[in-house]
Amino acid sequence: SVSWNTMITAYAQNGYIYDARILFERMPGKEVSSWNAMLAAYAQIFYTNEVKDLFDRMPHRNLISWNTLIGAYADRGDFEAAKVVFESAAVRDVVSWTAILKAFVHTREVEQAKELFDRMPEKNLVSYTTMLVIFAKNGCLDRAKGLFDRIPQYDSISWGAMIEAYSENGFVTVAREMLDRMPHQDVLAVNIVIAAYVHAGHMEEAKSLFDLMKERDSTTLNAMVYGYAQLGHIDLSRHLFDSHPDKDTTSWNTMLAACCRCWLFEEMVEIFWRIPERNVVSWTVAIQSHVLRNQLRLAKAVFERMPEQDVVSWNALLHAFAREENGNFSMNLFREMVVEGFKPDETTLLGVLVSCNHDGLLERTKSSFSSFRSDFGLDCPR
RNA sequence: CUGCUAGGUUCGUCG
Repeated sequence: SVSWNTMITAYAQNGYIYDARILFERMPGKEVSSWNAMLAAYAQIFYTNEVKDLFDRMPHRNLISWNTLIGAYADRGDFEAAKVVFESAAVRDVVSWTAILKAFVHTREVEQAKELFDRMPEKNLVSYTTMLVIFAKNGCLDRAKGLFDRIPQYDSISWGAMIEAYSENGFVTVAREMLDRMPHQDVLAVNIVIAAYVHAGHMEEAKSLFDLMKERDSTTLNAMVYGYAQLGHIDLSRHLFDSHPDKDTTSWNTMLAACCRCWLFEEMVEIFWRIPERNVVSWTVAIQSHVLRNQLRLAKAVFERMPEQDVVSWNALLHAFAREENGNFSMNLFREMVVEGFKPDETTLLGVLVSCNHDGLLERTKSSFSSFRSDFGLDCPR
């Protein structure tokens, strides 16, 4: 039974969710942990509905089952749903509390998060780090630092989170200092600082740190590829990309987007079809390449051809038409999207409003506002 | 009695 569970997890972690499910179905004498493994497999790829369905069908549940469901909702920022589960859970522990806290990383409600954090009956390094990240991602660098200073014993994740906190709030030098003072540097921590340099456009710094690394991974390479392209040095991007031993889909997508940014559309076509496993991001970059050239019909054609869409690809198309004074078309897209079961976000909302606005449909804009609020819990975008 | 659940980095839309 243990080995069956391990197999399910292994399949899922390598992207074979379907095989994991088949294994699960054929498995004799499923235990709670087997169900949990399958729940976790779906949660990992954000198949929230499948998690919920499976959870409801479980003959028995334990703490881990409940926590997995809470985490699944929290992962998509659905605090309300997570809360309902949390409150109806028969048992809770520090993992349940931390899982629900994570919902606020997405909702950006810092004060609510802090309130929850303070109410936690028990805290550990993970919950501290989660709260630290929420602070950092919402511009509260000093509060993040304050929390960090109260941590008795660091590990590389909490230390790395603080490095990232400085990075994303513009203090790259401090981030670098923290990296140099780090007890046990790992690749991931170095990647954080590389990304910070890249973001700031400081490719010389990024490169010298890159050269110092004795161990690199795909993320390291991808960040560098992105950085060079950002400065228009597509040749350097390409050179690094070609030297990359094990490209994953993200590497290919990075190179694809790099060409897109530099308006190298012929190269894009070549790269696109060479990608071993295209995903929704690859397709959305392809859409964007047409949007940039104002080829809206082609953009739409690509959209219809892609195997599966997500909110971002819908938004890409919707915004393209919204800008082109196609208010009604955007509205139809929006309705279609909802019918298809996708949850609009604030980017969607902005697109619809933009199109209504310059179509002179001000009344419709206003009524849209209130319906967005009530139907989707969305407020006016920032 | 290291099977299943919570924390840090890279790619696409809007910013």
